[in-house]
Amino acid sequence: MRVTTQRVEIFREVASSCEHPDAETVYERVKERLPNISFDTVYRTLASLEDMDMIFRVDSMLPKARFDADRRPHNHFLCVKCGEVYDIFPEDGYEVKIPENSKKFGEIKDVNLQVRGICNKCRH
Amino acid sequence: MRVTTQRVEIFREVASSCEHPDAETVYERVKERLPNISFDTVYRTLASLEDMDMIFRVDSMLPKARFDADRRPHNHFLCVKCGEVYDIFPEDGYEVKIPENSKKFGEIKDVNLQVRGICNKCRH
DNA sequence: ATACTTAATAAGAATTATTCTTAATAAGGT
DNA sequence: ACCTTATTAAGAATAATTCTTATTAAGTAT
Repeated sequence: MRVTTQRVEIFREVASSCEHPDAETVYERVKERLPNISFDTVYRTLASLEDMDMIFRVDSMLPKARFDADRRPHNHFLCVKCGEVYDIFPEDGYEVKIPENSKKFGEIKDVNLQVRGICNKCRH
Repeated sequence: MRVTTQRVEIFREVASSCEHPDAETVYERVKERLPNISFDTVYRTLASLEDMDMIFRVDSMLPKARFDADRRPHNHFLCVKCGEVYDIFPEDGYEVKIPENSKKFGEIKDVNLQVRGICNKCRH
């Protein structure tokens, strides 16, 4: 895995943002520093970084994939109206409890808890 | 909301399946009974049924949306290798525990817990 | 330092899932 | 049976993402 300027910049962009940017946003921002970057490179690199567990794809139910580089355990509040994703950092000692029989389907790699609702901004 | 043949057949198709079919699968199957059904009608109707909380969209991280008409509380095991979705019906008394501070982001409508891993079939 | 090998890239075409447009159809009320 | 209007079929359009191909540059060997 070669360390290219594009990869470094794309990772830095996701890692320095707490807004769970989508591919287009990453592209627009990295383009300011690397004007020749292509859309394909952004998509390809985001996929590679995801494979390496350096970033995660946020499950947003919206057509655009969004990314998160924060590896601290946390959950997401998804606004079903505007699509905004907010980080929920659980209180100390919190742990997601999964059903006992989850493991009968296979080997568990990850658990994803998403809270959906109307965010404060959308409630006026 | 008019009760059309198409709507009835589309709902029946999702409701009678436990495989969380995608729009294309629903289209193919309903087409056997209604040969003139259009793709657009399937998409539009699935969206309407979702609005009416008669069916739900399954969060699969895959490009195709999948649907579920089972309104019993349950969770999903998603195989990250083949994309298959399995229903997890939790043992009696189980309830998803969400972080205390989830509600500070807005009004909670729904909680979604997804277990990801490699399913038994993909482990050989 | 310089050359070499090959993975990674840019550019834009292609693909996939989904949504839109428009004229025709049929549900449910009159 | 008729009328109104929501719903539909058909296919074009769009949006997000992925693929193709020739070019470039990272990391290694010289």
